Amino acid sequence: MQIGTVADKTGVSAKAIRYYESIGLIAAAHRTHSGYRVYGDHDVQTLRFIQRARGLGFSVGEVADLLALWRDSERRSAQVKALAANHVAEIDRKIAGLRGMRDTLTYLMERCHGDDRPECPILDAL
Amino acid sequence: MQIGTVADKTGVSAKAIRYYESIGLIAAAHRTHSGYRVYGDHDVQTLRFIQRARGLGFSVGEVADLLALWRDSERRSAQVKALAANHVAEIDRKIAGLRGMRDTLTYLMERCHGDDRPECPILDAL
DNA sequence: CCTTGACCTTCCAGTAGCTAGAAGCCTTAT
DNA sequence: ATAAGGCTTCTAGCTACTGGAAGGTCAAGG
Repeated sequence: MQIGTVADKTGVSAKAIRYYESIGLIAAAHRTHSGYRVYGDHDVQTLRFIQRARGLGFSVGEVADLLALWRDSERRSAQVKALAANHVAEIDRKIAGLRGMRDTLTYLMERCHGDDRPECPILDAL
Repeated sequence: MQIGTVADKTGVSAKAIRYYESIGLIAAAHRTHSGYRVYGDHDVQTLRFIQRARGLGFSVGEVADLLALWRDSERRSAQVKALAANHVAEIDRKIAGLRGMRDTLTYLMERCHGDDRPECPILDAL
């Protein structure tokens, strides 16, 4: 399989696949005599794993950790769970921050007439 | 006032102030004969405005728009409100995305024993 | 007068996670 | 033979700064 086929199958762009290879997240692919990267089903699995983990918001570094655990048959599920718990805590922090912004903004917007006049409590608050 | 004083008063770092100047978000400061930037109270107000707008999650580009409206006595409050509404919609999208991740992760975590055994539904799902 | 320390200056590099684009090679079909 | 569409590498760019290097400036103290 060439990189484009893998990209289609996994939803990971060819550019991103090369990028992941360049940073060592995935192993360097084998090459044809002309230098084209060649992939197998195993690589497709790995990239799907990466894709899903990224979709859950894990950083590339965390994905590397998850991949290592995924491959380690001696892993303790507690390790995985701890990683996930950290990530959930991080997400909660982000949500809390965004909600704070949202609340302030909606509060100010309710007080803004939103018409042709220049008076605006939103700007006043800033 | 020198840049360090302004940084202390506004909570915007000296680095960030120079950066804002370099991208044109704020006007170039006057200089002493030796090249030091000099600021007045007006600049402190502007930087506080920027700081608060950034704190509400507006991008630097949006802050530039807000600043222009702030200075425009002919503005219509509807413009400000529309800008804020767009931003709230953006925040809502982010929150929804994060909540989706959070829900999936907590669902999987509930099913993970989190002990010494390798079986892990989190990894299975990825 | 000289030094010390705390300022300030500019410029370069790096962060995360890629994407865009340029220049050029490879393969296959017509 | 050539055109289309893939692939290769490389550089640059995105956001919003921060860190650090190398060096100028200024006031106080010895």
